[in-house]
Amino acid sequence: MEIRDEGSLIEAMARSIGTGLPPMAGRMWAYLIICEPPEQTAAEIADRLQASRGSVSSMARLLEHAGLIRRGTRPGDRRERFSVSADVVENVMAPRIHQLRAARQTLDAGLELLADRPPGSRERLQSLRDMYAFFETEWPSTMERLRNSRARESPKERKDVTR
Amino acid sequence: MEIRDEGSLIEAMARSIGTGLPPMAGRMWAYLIICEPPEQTAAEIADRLQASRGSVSSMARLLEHAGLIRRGTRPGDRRERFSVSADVVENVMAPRIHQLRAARQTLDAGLELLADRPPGSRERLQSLRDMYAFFETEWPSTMERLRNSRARESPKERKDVTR
DNA sequence: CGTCACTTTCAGTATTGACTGAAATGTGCG
DNA sequence: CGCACATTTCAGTCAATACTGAAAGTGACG
Repeated sequence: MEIRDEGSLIEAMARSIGTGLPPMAGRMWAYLIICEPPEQTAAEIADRLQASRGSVSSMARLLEHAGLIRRGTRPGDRRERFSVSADVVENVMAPRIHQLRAARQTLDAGLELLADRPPGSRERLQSLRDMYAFFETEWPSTMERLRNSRARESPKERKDVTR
Repeated sequence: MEIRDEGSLIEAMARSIGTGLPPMAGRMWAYLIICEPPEQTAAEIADRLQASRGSVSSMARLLEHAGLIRRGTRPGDRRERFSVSADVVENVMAPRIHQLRAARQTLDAGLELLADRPPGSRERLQSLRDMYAFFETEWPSTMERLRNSRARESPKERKDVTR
């Protein structure tokens, strides 16, 4: 996985998000992280990624819905500008808790369903459930530690309290 | 996502692993967790999941390579038996560290590549990199805590030290 | 209200990837 | 060795999904 230029970087970043988003959504997100200026029009994005306008439009909807990007307009300019939402990190990680919860709930339902089965299979299922439950309860404090470490690493950000 | 019977449980569990495995691999893994006896032949699996023998064969290779299942034979029986590996939990979670590392490395390469860009884009990239780095360093101790909580919840397992 | 500049929608196409099944290959036993 | 049974491989089919582009929609401005 060679990173030779901006293009290959975008591809690699897009793959690294991993979630079930279409490739083009990943590329768009990646580009919005490294572009300058941080706000880009649909036309600029479509041009840079060699994608159709239609594709940019629907990927934008997807990413916005996932909380990964924002859209904005300027007075005297009808075009929309897209940018990664201010709290990239939070928004990339926040959804994980839902996946954990969903998995744990599925396994709870499974345990109930298999209540009268021999203990072997129930134990395997139980240990898996316990694992998800563990991460589910750990998650909030992990996120808290992440926030702290971020605050520590870039203290100058603390001045940005205008909004 | 109703869990009404074993079939729907298998589907739901299969989806909950989430990793980029083909659906049939997920189903096979799920079935091996809840089946009785825990060892199953390819024929039994194919039959239960309504899959072709060929599919079972290739999914088995995939899952084995991912460390999620084991294969074994018995004297006087040519058929192979598949089962989830003893340490299901470890094997489900272990690969995560590689993903984190790969993502962080990609972003490091990106930072190097964009060294002479305006600070805005570099900062966005940096904060993402720091996030992955955070999880990367946290991971070992999290796994350690998981192991402790497992030992606590099922102390009777501690007797199983025959191997 | 018509036009311009843009955005969204969506039917159709292309691409990807999963799955099947038949043929090839392997394995142990008499 | 050769047979019986099991497994793997892989070319071909099918299904799911991503993407395109043309048409419809939107709204600001003269």
